[in-house]
Amino acid sequence: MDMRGIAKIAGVSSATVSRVINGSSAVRPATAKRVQQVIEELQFFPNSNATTLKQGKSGVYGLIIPDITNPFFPEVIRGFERILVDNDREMFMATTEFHPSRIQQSVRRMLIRKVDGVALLASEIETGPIESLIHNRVPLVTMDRRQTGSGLSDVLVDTTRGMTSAIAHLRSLGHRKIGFIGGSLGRSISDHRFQAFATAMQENGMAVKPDFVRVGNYRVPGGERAMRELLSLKNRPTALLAANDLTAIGALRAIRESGLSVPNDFSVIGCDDIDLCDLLWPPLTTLRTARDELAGLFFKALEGAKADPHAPGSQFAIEPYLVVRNSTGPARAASAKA
Amino acid sequence: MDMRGIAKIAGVSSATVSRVINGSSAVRPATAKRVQQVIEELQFFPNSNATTLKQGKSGVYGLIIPDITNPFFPEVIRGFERILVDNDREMFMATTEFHPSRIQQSVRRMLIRKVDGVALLASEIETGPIESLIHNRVPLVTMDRRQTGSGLSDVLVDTTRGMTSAIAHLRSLGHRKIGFIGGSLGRSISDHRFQAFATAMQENGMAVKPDFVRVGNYRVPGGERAMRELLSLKNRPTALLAANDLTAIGALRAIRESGLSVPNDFSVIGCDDIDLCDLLWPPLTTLRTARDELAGLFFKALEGAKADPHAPGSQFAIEPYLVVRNSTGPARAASAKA
DNA sequence: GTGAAAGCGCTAACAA
DNA sequence: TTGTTAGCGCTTTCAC
Repeated sequence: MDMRGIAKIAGVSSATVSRVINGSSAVRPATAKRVQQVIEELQFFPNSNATTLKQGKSGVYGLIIPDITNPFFPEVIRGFERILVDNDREMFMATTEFHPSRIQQSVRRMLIRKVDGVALLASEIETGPIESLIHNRVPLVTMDRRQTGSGLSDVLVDTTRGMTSAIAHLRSLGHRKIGFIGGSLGRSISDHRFQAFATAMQENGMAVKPDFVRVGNYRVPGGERAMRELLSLKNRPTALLAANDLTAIGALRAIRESGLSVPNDFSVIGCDDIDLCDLLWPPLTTLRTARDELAGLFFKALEGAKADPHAPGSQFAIEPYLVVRNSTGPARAASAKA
Repeated sequence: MDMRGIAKIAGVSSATVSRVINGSSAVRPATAKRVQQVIEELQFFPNSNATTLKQGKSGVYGLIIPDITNPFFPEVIRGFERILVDNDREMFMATTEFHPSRIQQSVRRMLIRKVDGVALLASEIETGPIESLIHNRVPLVTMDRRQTGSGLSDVLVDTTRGMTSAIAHLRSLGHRKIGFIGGSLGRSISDHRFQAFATAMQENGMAVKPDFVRVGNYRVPGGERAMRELLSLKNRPTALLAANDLTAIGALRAIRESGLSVPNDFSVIGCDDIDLCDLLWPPLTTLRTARDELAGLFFKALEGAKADPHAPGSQFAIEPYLVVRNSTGPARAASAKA
């Protein structure tokens, strides 16, 4: 069934059906009602492929995320989808699972679907796919790439201040030997987080001990592995800051495994504040990044770019803040002075 | 840029460009290569809206889920997306957040996009949207609705046996007073889970005490609330089976809050086995539902319906099994005999 | 092996 | 206020 079919039954032309569906005021109410009736009767839905083809724009925004299994992202997805639904737009989501080929594929899907913009959260991102998007003039927002351009906006997750208060918190508890477990090396977000950590240490008058800095993978096993390394050190840290909560949870597991307890023997701080943090035992002290705010900024950036595709993108920022729970406590006297 | 543009540059017709893109063997290799070069040079992506419009099918399967914040679903999404990517299809996901209006909207989106099939996991589902899909001849798979029809398949999550072994497990630990916290009342899955619980109790020679049966909402707060009710009973249960893991986790919280400890004072069993179960303390004993298998069956059902749209749908089944961890332990002597 | 052309379902400019 | 029509980008006969 198509508009012509509806038109025939309602005794009008397909143009009128189109007008009714799009709420044009230039249709006599009686006609509109008649058409509406037929539409409902037959449960007609206009084919969006035809509409998009005709209009050149789809009303769909893409969202590309690395790992739907990290609870941080579902919460972003939810926020983003809510905003889009509220604004009569749609969301098209794709997951990369950290594979470059999946990133390529995801971008490709966005491109062929003619989405009106893409929020790209894949943290470890090659520039290739991004250029692909830009080349095709698809408005783009990234997270924490700290680069903007024509049609390219960015939302900075500025952890420096948050980490400074996190370190201050640990310091006030007597910790002097503080470790860090980051994400994969050499990519933007991971580097930024480590940079923020280094700055935060410095602000607190402490030096980063290279041995105390390890690499994870943003997931639980990575954190667990890295923490085991840290614990096997002769001279080991008494507290840890992790690049995200899953990493911190992995660390928690490694610590428990080794027979130590948190926060008595060791303090741990994560990043993100996924819901899970408050469900664990001990509840995790962490730097909260507001997901809804994040989703809101993505939307704002994309809408802005849509309004004026030639305008330069904007740099937005969001500032995580410390949420103290029970995974941090006083440094043990013995460890503290070692 | 469109195929005609590519065609002009490559000195061929748009038909040939189409053939090259679709890998037709009826193009002279030299020509194909030339065209391919232009395509890559210009980073051309064919407009899928035109393709779908022309072909009448999109190569996209829809996935509608209630709550992306429940880790069970991201894991299903991941499995489903993987299968689709491997099979050169795409996924279009929508979330309902348990709102009937969002279900409507989600179904509508699937319909206008001309998806080739929908996996509908919204547990508490009205028949309206389902009929809408069926009426529009969109192949459909549901989860645990236990109804099939033309183009309508179902994947039964058969918890009866699993629950029977769960209850047997509790029984062997000395528990005689076993409670149950379900999902919302009056809808299919919740009813089935409760039914399975009742059967499992009977199989183990025990009676269901109505007072011990409470209603949650498949989320943590619902489980917490229901558990508080259970704990406030003068004569209370010593063990609990929850309709899903989030409910069980809520129960865990309520128990801890009340000063009791798990598994010493109370035993808890969940359903699903989300990754989280193993991350909690104590790790949750639960009935595991294999997400990848589930996703695989959705795909199978949809592909089957696509192959022959007039064939009756199939009833698939999946059987959760008990995973024993540390949230279950011996009933305390005092409680056990009360 | 390649091209011309019709048409998928819709919208919008123009005509009536 | 309503209808006619061209055309969005693609695929696919059919002709050459």
